[in-house]
Amino acid sequence: MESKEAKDIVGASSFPDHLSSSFPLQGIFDFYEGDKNSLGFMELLGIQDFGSSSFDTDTVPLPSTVPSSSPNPTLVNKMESSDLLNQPATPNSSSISSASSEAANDEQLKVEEQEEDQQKSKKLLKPKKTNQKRQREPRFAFMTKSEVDHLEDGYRWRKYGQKAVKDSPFPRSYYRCTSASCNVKKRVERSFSDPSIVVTTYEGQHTHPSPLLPRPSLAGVPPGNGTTFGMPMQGALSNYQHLQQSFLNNFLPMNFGCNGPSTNAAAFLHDRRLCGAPGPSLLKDHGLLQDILPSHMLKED
DNA sequence: CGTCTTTGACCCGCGC
DNA sequence: GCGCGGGTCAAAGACG
Repeated sequence: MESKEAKDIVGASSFPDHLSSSFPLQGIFDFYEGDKNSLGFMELLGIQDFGSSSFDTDTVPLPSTVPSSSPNPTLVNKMESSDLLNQPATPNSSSISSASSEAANDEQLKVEEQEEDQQKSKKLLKPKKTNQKRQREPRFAFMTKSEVDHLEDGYRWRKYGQKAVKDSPFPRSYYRCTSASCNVKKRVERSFSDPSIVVTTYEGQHTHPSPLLPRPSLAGVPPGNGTTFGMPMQGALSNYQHLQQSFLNNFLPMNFGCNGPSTNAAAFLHDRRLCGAPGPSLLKDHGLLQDILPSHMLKED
Protein backbone atom coordinates (compact mmCIF):
# COMPACT_ATOMS: atom_id res chain seq x y z
CA MET A 1 0.00 0.00 0.00
CA GLU A 2 1.65 3.09 -1.12
CA SER A 3 1.22 6.40 0.47
CA LYS A 4 0.09 8.98 -1.96
CA GLU A 5 -0.56 12.29 -0.51
CA ALA A 6 -1.27 15.18 -2.72
CA LYS A 7 0.45 18.17 -1.31
CA ASP A 8 -0.66 21.03 -3.36
CA ILE A 9 -2.91 22.18 -6.01
CA VAL A 10 -0.65 23.77 -8.47
CA GLY A 11 -3.42 25.08 -10.51
CA ALA A 12 -7.09 24.88 -11.01
CA SER A 13 -7.68 24.44 -14.63
CA SER A 14 -10.55 26.15 -16.24
CA PHE A 15 -13.25 24.06 -17.71
CA PRO A 16 -13.70 23.58 -21.37
CA ASP A 17 -16.30 25.99 -22.58
CA HIS A 18 -18.65 23.35 -23.75
CA LEU A 19 -18.47 21.75 -20.37
CA SER A 20 -18.79 24.68 -18.16
CA SER A 21 -22.28 25.33 -19.27
CA SER A 22 -23.53 21.83 -19.72
CA PHE A 23 -21.96 19.91 -16.94
CA PRO A 24 -21.82 21.56 -13.60
CA LEU A 25 -20.69 18.48 -11.79
CA GLN A 26 -17.36 18.14 -13.32
CA GLY A 27 -14.34 19.29 -11.50
CA ILE A 28 -10.98 19.32 -13.09
CA PHE A 29 -8.01 20.30 -11.13
CA ASP A 30 -4.52 19.16 -10.68
CA PHE A 31 -2.70 17.83 -7.70
CA TYR A 32 0.95 17.32 -7.70
CA GLU A 33 3.03 15.84 -5.06
CA GLY A 34 6.51 17.16 -4.75
CA ASP A 35 8.12 13.92 -5.65
CA LYS A 36 6.47 12.56 -8.70
CA ASN A 37 8.69 9.57 -8.57
CA SER A 38 7.05 8.48 -5.39
CA LEU A 39 3.71 7.92 -6.96
CA GLY A 40 2.36 11.17 -5.84
CA PHE A 41 1.30 12.60 -9.10
CA MET A 42 -2.40 12.74 -9.13
CA GLU A 43 -4.87 14.66 -11.11
CA LEU A 44 -8.54 14.55 -10.48
CA LEU A 45 -10.15 14.58 -13.84
CA GLY A 46 -13.76 14.17 -13.14
CA ILE A 47 -16.43 13.26 -10.71
CA GLN A 48 -19.46 11.29 -11.42
CA ASP A 49 -22.40 10.30 -9.37
CA PHE A 50 -24.40 7.29 -10.26
CA GLY A 51 -27.25 7.71 -7.92
CA SER A 52 -28.53 4.79 -5.97
CA SER A 53 -30.84 2.90 -8.22
CA SER A 54 -29.85 -0.26 -9.90
CA PHE A 55 -27.05 0.38 -12.24
CA ASP A 56 -25.53 -1.08 -15.23
CA THR A 57 -22.20 -2.71 -14.99
CA ASP A 58 -20.36 -0.32 -17.14
CA THR A 59 -21.14 3.04 -15.77
CA VAL A 60 -17.70 4.25 -16.52
CA PRO A 61 -17.25 3.37 -20.12
CA LEU A 62 -13.82 3.04 -21.40
CA PRO A 63 -12.41 5.78 -23.47
CA SER A 64 -12.13 3.53 -26.43
CA THR A 65 -15.75 4.16 -27.14
CA VAL A 66 -15.30 7.86 -27.25
CA PRO A 67 -14.26 9.98 -30.15
CA SER A 68 -11.17 11.93 -29.40
CA SER A 69 -12.26 15.37 -30.31
CA SER A 70 -11.50 17.16 -27.13
CA PRO A 71 -8.54 17.47 -24.84
CA ASN A 72 -10.25 15.08 -22.53
CA PRO A 73 -12.50 13.10 -24.78
CA THR A 74 -13.28 10.37 -22.35
CA LEU A 75 -14.43 12.51 -19.61
CA VAL A 76 -16.25 15.00 -21.67
CA ASN A 77 -18.13 12.59 -23.75
CA LYS A 78 -18.89 10.33 -20.90
CA MET A 79 -20.14 13.02 -18.68
CA GLU A 80 -22.29 14.59 -21.25
CA SER A 81 -23.77 11.40 -22.48
CA SER A 82 -24.38 9.94 -19.11
CA ASP A 83 -27.97 9.84 -18.11
CA LEU A 84 -26.94 10.67 -14.64
CA LEU A 85 -27.46 14.22 -15.64
CA ASN A 86 -30.99 13.55 -16.59
CA GLN A 87 -31.97 11.29 -13.85
CA PRO A 88 -33.87 12.71 -10.90
CA ALA A 89 -30.50 13.00 -9.23
CA THR A 90 -32.11 11.34 -6.26
CA PRO A 91 -32.60 14.47 -4.24
CA ASN A 92 -34.07 12.25 -1.60
CA SER A 93 -31.70 9.40 -1.85
CA SER A 94 -32.52 8.41 1.68
CA SER A 95 -35.97 7.44 0.62
CA ILE A 96 -34.49 4.96 -1.71
CA SER A 97 -32.65 3.13 0.96
CA SER A 98 -35.66 3.04 3.19
CA ALA A 99 -37.81 1.79 0.41
CA SER A 100 -35.22 -0.78 -0.30
CA SER A 101 -35.21 -2.01 3.24
CA GLU A 102 -38.96 -2.30 3.25
CA ALA A 103 -38.81 -4.27 0.11
CA ALA A 104 -36.16 -6.37 1.67
CA ASN A 105 -38.41 -7.11 4.62
CA ASP A 106 -41.17 -7.99 2.29
CA GLU A 107 -39.06 -10.39 0.40
CA GLN A 108 -37.44 -11.91 3.40
CA LEU A 109 -39.68 -14.94 3.53
CA LYS A 110 -39.42 -15.58 -0.13
CA VAL A 111 -35.73 -15.27 0.08
CA GLU A 112 -35.43 -17.77 2.85
CA GLU A 113 -37.58 -20.22 0.98
CA GLN A 114 -35.53 -19.74 -2.09
CA GLU A 115 -32.41 -20.25 -0.10
CA GLU A 116 -33.65 -23.55 1.14
CA ASP A 117 -34.59 -24.65 -2.30
CA GLN A 118 -31.33 -23.57 -3.66
CA GLN A 119 -29.36 -25.35 -1.04
CA LYS A 120 -31.32 -28.50 -1.64
CA SER A 121 -30.64 -28.39 -5.30
CA LYS A 122 -27.07 -27.32 -4.99
CA LYS A 123 -25.70 -29.24 -2.14
CA LEU A 124 -22.42 -29.55 -3.88
CA LEU A 125 -22.15 -25.91 -4.63
CA LYS A 126 -21.22 -23.20 -2.27
CA PRO A 127 -24.31 -22.05 -0.47
CA LYS A 128 -25.04 -18.49 -1.23
CA LYS A 129 -25.63 -16.30 1.73
CA THR A 130 -28.59 -14.72 0.12
CA ASN A 131 -30.59 -14.99 -2.98
CA GLN A 132 -31.80 -11.49 -2.54
CA LYS A 133 -31.57 -9.21 -5.45
CA ARG A 134 -28.54 -7.18 -4.82
CA GLN A 135 -29.38 -3.81 -3.46
CA ARG A 136 -26.97 -1.35 -4.89
CA GLU A 137 -25.65 1.43 -2.80
CA PRO A 138 -25.24 4.86 -4.25
CA ARG A 139 -22.21 4.89 -6.37
CA PHE A 140 -19.77 7.56 -7.02
CA ALA A 141 -16.97 7.52 -9.51
CA PHE A 142 -14.19 9.81 -10.38
CA MET A 143 -11.20 9.75 -12.59
CA THR A 144 -7.74 10.54 -11.46
CA LYS A 145 -4.56 10.79 -13.31
CA SER A 146 -2.30 8.68 -11.25
CA GLU A 147 0.58 6.36 -11.57
CA VAL A 148 -0.89 3.96 -9.10
CA ASP A 149 -4.13 2.14 -9.40
CA HIS A 150 -5.16 2.02 -5.83
CA LEU A 151 -5.18 5.51 -4.45
CA GLU A 152 -4.84 5.88 -0.76
CA ASP A 153 -8.01 7.40 0.58
CA GLY A 154 -7.72 6.93 4.29
CA TYR A 155 -9.62 3.73 4.58
CA ARG A 156 -8.39 0.21 4.67
CA TRP A 157 -9.43 -1.93 1.80
CA ARG A 158 -9.26 -5.60 1.18
CA LYS A 159 -9.05 -6.72 -2.36
CA TYR A 160 -11.56 -9.41 -3.03
CA GLY A 161 -11.44 -9.79 -6.73
CA GLN A 162 -9.91 -8.86 -9.97
CA LYS A 163 -11.38 -9.28 -13.38
CA ALA A 164 -10.22 -8.69 -16.84
CA VAL A 165 -12.17 -5.93 -18.47
CA LYS A 166 -13.55 -6.46 -21.88
CA ASP A 167 -11.73 -4.49 -24.53
CA SER A 168 -9.18 -3.35 -22.06
CA PRO A 169 -5.75 -4.72 -21.28
CA PHE A 170 -6.09 -3.47 -17.75
CA PRO A 171 -7.86 -5.51 -15.12
CA ARG A 172 -10.47 -4.16 -12.79
CA SER A 173 -9.88 -4.62 -9.11
CA TYR A 174 -12.54 -4.94 -6.48
CA TYR A 175 -12.00 -3.74 -2.98
CA ARG A 176 -14.08 -3.83 0.15
CA CYS A 177 -13.68 -1.74 3.24
CA THR A 178 -12.09 -3.87 5.90
CA SER A 179 -14.05 -2.29 8.68
CA ALA A 180 -16.69 -4.58 10.03
CA SER A 181 -20.21 -3.40 9.38
CA CYS A 182 -18.98 -1.06 6.72
CA ASN A 183 -20.24 -2.16 3.40
CA VAL A 184 -18.39 0.20 1.15
CA LYS A 185 -16.83 -1.19 -1.95
CA LYS A 186 -14.78 0.28 -4.63
CA ARG A 187 -13.68 -0.70 -8.06
CA VAL A 188 -10.49 0.48 -9.56
CA GLU A 189 -9.66 0.26 -13.17
CA ARG A 190 -7.35 1.95 -15.55
CA SER A 191 -8.55 3.64 -18.63
CA PHE A 192 -7.79 1.79 -21.78
CA SER A 193 -7.11 4.67 -24.09
CA ASP A 194 -5.34 6.71 -21.49
CA PRO A 195 -3.53 4.39 -19.11
CA SER A 196 -2.57 7.26 -16.93
CA ILE A 197 -6.18 7.68 -15.90
CA VAL A 198 -7.52 5.63 -13.06
CA VAL A 199 -11.24 5.29 -12.69
CA THR A 200 -12.30 4.68 -9.12
CA THR A 201 -15.88 3.84 -8.35
CA TYR A 202 -17.11 3.87 -4.79
CA GLU A 203 -20.26 2.14 -3.75
CA GLY A 204 -21.90 2.96 -0.49
CA GLN A 205 -20.80 5.22 2.27
CA HIS A 206 -18.50 4.57 5.14
CA THR A 207 -20.15 4.17 8.48
CA HIS A 208 -17.03 4.98 10.38
CA PRO A 209 -14.25 7.52 10.40
CA SER A 210 -11.11 6.99 8.48
CA PRO A 211 -8.92 4.57 10.43
CA LEU A 212 -5.76 5.92 8.93
CA LEU A 213 -6.37 9.53 9.50
CA PRO A 214 -5.70 10.97 12.91
CA ARG A 215 -7.79 14.02 13.50
CA PRO A 216 -6.16 15.85 16.35
CA SER A 217 -7.30 19.22 15.19
CA LEU A 218 -10.89 18.33 14.87
CA ALA A 219 -11.89 19.30 18.35
CA GLY A 220 -10.44 22.70 17.96
CA VAL A 221 -12.23 23.66 14.86
CA PRO A 222 -15.39 25.62 15.26
CA PRO A 223 -18.38 24.36 13.39
CA GLY A 224 -19.21 26.04 10.20
CA ASN A 225 -15.65 26.81 9.53
CA GLY A 226 -16.09 25.51 6.08
CA THR A 227 -17.65 28.74 5.03
CA THR A 228 -14.61 30.75 5.80
CA PHE A 229 -12.84 30.12 2.60
CA GLY A 230 -14.36 32.95 0.82
CA MET A 231 -16.09 30.97 -1.80
CA PRO A 232 -19.26 32.54 -3.04
CA MET A 233 -22.44 31.22 -1.61
CA GLN A 234 -24.85 30.25 -4.25
CA GLY A 235 -28.31 28.85 -4.32
CA ALA A 236 -29.22 25.48 -3.00
CA LEU A 237 -27.95 22.56 -4.93
CA SER A 238 -29.73 19.72 -3.27
CA ASN A 239 -29.39 17.52 -6.27
CA TYR A 240 -25.75 17.27 -5.62
CA GLN A 241 -25.86 16.75 -1.94
CA HIS A 242 -25.44 13.07 -2.02
CA LEU A 243 -22.72 13.42 -4.55
CA GLN A 244 -20.90 15.76 -2.32
CA GLN A 245 -21.38 13.58 0.65
CA SER A 246 -20.06 10.61 -1.18
CA PHE A 247 -17.12 12.53 -2.33
CA LEU A 248 -16.38 13.82 1.09
CA ASN A 249 -16.93 10.55 2.79
CA ASN A 250 -15.15 8.37 0.39
CA PHE A 251 -12.35 10.10 -1.25
CA LEU A 252 -11.13 13.14 0.47
CA PRO A 253 -10.47 12.13 4.02
CA MET A 254 -7.03 11.04 3.43
CA ASN A 255 -5.18 12.31 0.54
CA PHE A 256 -5.35 15.61 2.24
CA GLY A 257 -4.83 15.70 5.92
CA CYS A 258 -6.43 18.31 8.07
CA ASN A 259 -3.32 19.40 9.83
CA GLY A 260 -1.65 21.29 7.12
CA PRO A 261 -2.53 24.70 5.90
CA SER A 262 -5.74 24.67 4.03
CA THR A 263 -4.19 26.00 0.95
CA ASN A 264 -5.39 23.24 -1.21
CA ALA A 265 -8.97 22.75 -2.05
CA ALA A 266 -9.14 19.16 -1.02
CA ALA A 267 -7.72 19.85 2.36
CA PHE A 268 -10.31 22.38 3.10
CA LEU A 269 -12.94 20.16 1.72
CA HIS A 270 -11.80 17.75 4.29
CA ASP A 271 -11.95 20.42 6.92
CA ARG A 272 -15.44 21.19 5.87
CA ARG A 273 -16.41 17.64 6.37
CA LEU A 274 -14.85 17.41 9.73
CA CYS A 275 -16.02 20.68 11.03
CA GLY A 276 -19.46 20.86 9.68
CA ALA A 277 -22.43 18.95 10.85
CA PRO A 278 -22.65 15.58 9.20
CA GLY A 279 -25.36 15.05 6.71
CA PRO A 280 -26.80 16.90 3.83
CA SER A 281 -27.92 19.84 5.86
CA LEU A 282 -24.39 21.02 5.79
CA LEU A 283 -24.42 21.49 2.12
CA LYS A 284 -26.91 24.14 1.48
CA ASP A 285 -24.64 25.96 -0.82
CA HIS A 286 -22.73 24.60 -3.71
CA GLY A 287 -20.74 22.61 -1.26
CA LEU A 288 -18.36 20.49 -3.14
CA LEU A 289 -18.96 22.33 -6.29
CA GLN A 290 -18.10 25.62 -4.87
CA ASP A 291 -15.01 24.07 -3.54
CA ILE A 292 -13.73 22.54 -6.69
CA LEU A 293 -15.13 24.69 -9.35
CA PRO A 294 -13.62 27.98 -10.23
CA SER A 295 -15.80 30.59 -8.67
CA HIS A 296 -16.73 32.15 -11.95
CA MET A 297 -18.27 28.90 -12.98
CA LEU A 298 -20.61 28.95 -10.09
CA LYS A 299 -22.14 32.16 -11.14
CA GLU A 300 -25.25 31.14 -12.88
CA ASP A 301 -26.72 34.57 -13.22
C1' DC B 1 -0.08 -15.67 13.17
C1' DG B 2 -2.79 -12.18 11.26
C1' DT B 3 -3.61 -9.68 7.19
C1' DC B 4 -3.75 -9.12 2.53
C1' DT B 5 -3.46 -10.61 -2.38
C1' DT B 6 -4.16 -13.87 -5.95
C1' DT B 7 -7.00 -16.53 -8.70
C1' DG B 8 -10.20 -19.95 -10.43
C1' DA B 9 -14.86 -21.05 -9.86
C1' DC B 10 -19.30 -19.69 -9.28
C1' DC B 11 -23.45 -16.64 -9.44
C1' DC B 12 -26.37 -13.50 -11.70
C1' DG B 13 -28.33 -10.27 -14.94
C1' DC B 14 -28.89 -9.14 -19.53
C1' DG B 15 -29.05 -9.31 -24.48
C1' DC B 16 -29.68 -12.07 -28.42
C1' DG C 1 -32.44 -21.07 -23.49
C1' DC C 2 -27.88 -19.85 -24.03
C1' DG C 3 -23.75 -17.34 -23.88
C1' DC C 4 -21.32 -13.46 -22.28
C1' DG C 5 -19.52 -10.39 -19.06
C1' DG C 6 -19.53 -8.30 -14.53
C1' DG C 7 -19.38 -9.17 -9.73
C1' DT C 8 -18.37 -12.17 -5.71
C1' DC C 9 -16.64 -16.02 -3.06
C1' DA C 10 -13.23 -18.46 -0.76
C1' DA C 11 -9.15 -21.41 -0.66
C1' DA C 12 -4.38 -21.01 -1.04
C1' DG C 13 -0.33 -18.56 -0.85
C1' DA C 14 2.63 -14.50 0.24
C1' DC C 15 4.25 -11.40 3.40
C1' DG C 16 5.63 -8.88 7.49
